[in-house]
Amino acid sequence: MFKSDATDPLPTRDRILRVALDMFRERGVDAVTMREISKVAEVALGSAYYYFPSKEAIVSAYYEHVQDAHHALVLSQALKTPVLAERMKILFHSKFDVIQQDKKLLGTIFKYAGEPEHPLSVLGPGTRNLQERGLDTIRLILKDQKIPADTEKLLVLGLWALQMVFIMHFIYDETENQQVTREMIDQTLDLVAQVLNLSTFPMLKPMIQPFLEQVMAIVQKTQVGPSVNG
Amino acid sequence: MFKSDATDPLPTRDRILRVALDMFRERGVDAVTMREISKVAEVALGSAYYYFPSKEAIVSAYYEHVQDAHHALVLSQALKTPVLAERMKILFHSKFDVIQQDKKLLGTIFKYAGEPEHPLSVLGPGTRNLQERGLDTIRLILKDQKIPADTEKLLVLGLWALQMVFIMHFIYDETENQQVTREMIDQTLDLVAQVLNLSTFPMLKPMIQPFLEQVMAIVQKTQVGPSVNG
DNA sequence: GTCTATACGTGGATAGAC
DNA sequence: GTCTATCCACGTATAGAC
Repeated sequence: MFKSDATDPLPTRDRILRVALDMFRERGVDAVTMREISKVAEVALGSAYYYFPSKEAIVSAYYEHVQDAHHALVLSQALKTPVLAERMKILFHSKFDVIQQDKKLLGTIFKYAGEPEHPLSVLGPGTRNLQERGLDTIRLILKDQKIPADTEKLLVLGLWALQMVFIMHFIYDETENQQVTREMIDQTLDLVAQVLNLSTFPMLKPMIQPFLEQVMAIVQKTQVGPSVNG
Repeated sequence: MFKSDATDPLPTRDRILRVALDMFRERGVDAVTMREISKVAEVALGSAYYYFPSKEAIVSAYYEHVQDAHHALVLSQALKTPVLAERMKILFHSKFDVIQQDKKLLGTIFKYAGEPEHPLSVLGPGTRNLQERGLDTIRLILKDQKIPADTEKLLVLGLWALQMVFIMHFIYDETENQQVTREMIDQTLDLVAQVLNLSTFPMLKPMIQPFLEQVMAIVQKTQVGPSVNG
């Protein structure tokens, strides 16, 4: 006799996760207690802790979900166009499609950002893996773009940082569907593409190159987030 | 008979504040309990709550202190040189002089950054006043610099944001005296000054102006932090 | 392995006596 | 203004049923 059939409810772990994320989305992580989660999921408090050793573990599972979903979306959509600006927009917009409903939840992403040693710090070593996978997702859109290696490194890190900034902006954006954030993203990425294009003109290169090198020199010193020499 | 004389210990409120900040600096805000604070300050728990309605209120007092101390430092030092790059460096370095010992404490600045409605959110309306005073401090160094009004607005906001970014970096910087952060600041500000100088060359202006305008258009939409039309 | 029931410790906050 | 006593919510641990 099989344990699952069509009428089977979600397995316990999934049910807890789903309920928890729903509540997190609704009211934010802090406002939700493990007691409530277990009550709504119709399990005992101990069961919740059996599957997730802590509330943070649930948040961690959410991080993973976002990264996986984002990567899949970019993989399936970004290569449809060869235009870099368009690809960058797809990269960003698909990210925000994934997190569209999660304003409240995203607040906690920054909660530990100021504590380097915390395992959930977005900029710390504890999430290094997630950071690297985020960079990989960005690199997906740069395939066949023939960008000089140096510039590409800078671009990847720059886009990563930009994503972070816009996530923050997204949280504060009270316009319908975070429309303003979406517009700012498009304009910013167009600008980035312009500068990038300029730097490929042989005539202008000698003017722009020194600046790029200075920025490179600065960025290379970074003590935070994913490193340039990933 | 006077209540105070030379041998008088600190008044209760000041004692609590000083003790609390010391402990915050040492171990971070979260790790310190009101019970410990009151014990070390040699007052009852209830007394501590008499002066500070919550632990956050103490953190808030710290914010104020940093802003006041920074403003005073800039006021006394920045106008010694007419060179913008130097003034900007003074602006930033004096800020970091103020918070030099406070890595652990500063983590909490970002703790609420992802919760717009929280009164202690650095980017939220709850600290609007502090934000504006921060901008005022920045404007101090721009006196007599003859920067076009538009550019100046952008510069002020840009420096404000840059400060935030470097504070974050400072927290993650494990080098001696956060030396790397200090170096990055100098290089970045030199770069800013270069770009600013370029844009004053009449010959180059037509090239740079369009970019500035685009950036301006983007920044004006901001839903977070102090507004452009302050 | 899965889950329930219960207990513990901590810490923020408050009421009210003096 | 200062204290004592107390409340209460919550994360977490655990003993043991099935």
